[in-house]
Amino acid sequence: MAKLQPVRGTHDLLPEEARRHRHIVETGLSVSGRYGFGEIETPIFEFTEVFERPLGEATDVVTKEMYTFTDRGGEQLTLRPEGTASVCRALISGGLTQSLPAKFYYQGPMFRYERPQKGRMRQFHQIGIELLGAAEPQADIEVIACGADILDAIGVLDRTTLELNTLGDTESRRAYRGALVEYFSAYRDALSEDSLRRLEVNPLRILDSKDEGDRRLIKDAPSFDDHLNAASKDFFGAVTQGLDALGVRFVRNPHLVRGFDYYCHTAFEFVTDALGAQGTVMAGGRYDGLVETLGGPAIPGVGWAAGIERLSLLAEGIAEPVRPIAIVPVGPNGEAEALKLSHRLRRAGFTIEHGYTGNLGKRLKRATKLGARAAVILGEDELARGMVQLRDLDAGAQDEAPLDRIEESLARLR
RNA sequence: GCGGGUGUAGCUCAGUCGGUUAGAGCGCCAGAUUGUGGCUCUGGAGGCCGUGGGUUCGAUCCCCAUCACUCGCCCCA
Repeated sequence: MAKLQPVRGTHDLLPEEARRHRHIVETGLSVSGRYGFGEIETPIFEFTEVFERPLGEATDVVTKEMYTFTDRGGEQLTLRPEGTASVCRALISGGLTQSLPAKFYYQGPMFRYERPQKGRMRQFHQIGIELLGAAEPQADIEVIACGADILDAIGVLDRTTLELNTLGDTESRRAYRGALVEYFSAYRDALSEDSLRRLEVNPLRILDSKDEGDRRLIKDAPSFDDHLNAASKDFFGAVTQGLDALGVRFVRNPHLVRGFDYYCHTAFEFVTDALGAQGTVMAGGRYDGLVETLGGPAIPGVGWAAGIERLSLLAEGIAEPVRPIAIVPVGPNGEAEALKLSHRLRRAGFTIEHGYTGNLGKRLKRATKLGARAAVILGEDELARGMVQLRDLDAGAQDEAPLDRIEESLARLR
């Protein structure tokens, strides 16, 4: 038991959980497809620089959470900790900058060396969308609406709250950052240890502190709205109006700050209180400078990522498996016919469970356990007349039916 | 990375004030029922009591370490 365990922070997706993940991934694909997003798949590792610069040299993810290694050719590579930087790199690498706007949906594993908790793994899975090449607030609205639609389709939207904020453009953010540093620097003695560090690394983060003492200071801290320039205010106004028009409900959270350096203007999170400390289920925002940071042209972008494990924890009763039809032979002649019948029905699109051993009783028992809808029983006597027994396992009723037209009888059971 | 909690059967959990063969329910296997499931009854298999070390005549129990999970912080999906 203790001997063979998966690596800390990783886990197997056993069939039941794999089915839930697949349902989420496919729902994301089909809903985002209706918004014009097409699937993209990038490698799960990249040159380390792809993540280092865009995410921010000082962020936790870059400084201590990346799985970085040197390969046999001496290259510095990193297992992707998130998806946006890779997609932007692919946009540049693939010459897709010529056909903007570009809209991508992705899904797959991400890697961060963190201390595991419920809803927080070292290898976890995300779905995400990125809309590149549109600087208009309509893009932000569409991206958020698409996310809300996916959450709704999975059945978790009503258990989340959309929190929305603006980080303004570069000018506004620089001004606000300066004002915050000035304000909090006057209270260095009162700030928590964590926030003193934030003062150096990312002052905006102090606003989100849970420390009591910090919170008292935050109440009187300068407000972002006072430092937003006209363009930033207009942009945010357009986004909120658009969401209102679409009926996408949100609450303004002026303390919402995104983790990575590349964000600007719109920042949002769909949060829940059902998952303990890991309450963020889907998060994203606008990142106009990212593509340029990677060495490409100045292409604006907006997108989000959602944690599949967290969505799966929140979603209940999704993805019931298809109920099979059990094929149950009796006697050696039955065995031979059952093999052929299973094959024939599978090729005709039926889901077939074909037990390998046991008498009639055993096989029916197993069929019931597997949730079979019906059983086709092939007995010697009936086969001699070209017939089989078709048993409805829900109703407990049973009838004879011709073997060569059994598909018709089964179709009626659906 | 920091602080707390928990590790006993496949699952959920009892239990031993340190004492020789460690229990229950569910699940699993088999039989009652060699051509009829779900219900019921009977029987059975399955545990280095997470791992390593220490204390002790003796440790699943006490101590230390370690690993894993978990809660909060940090951070984030």
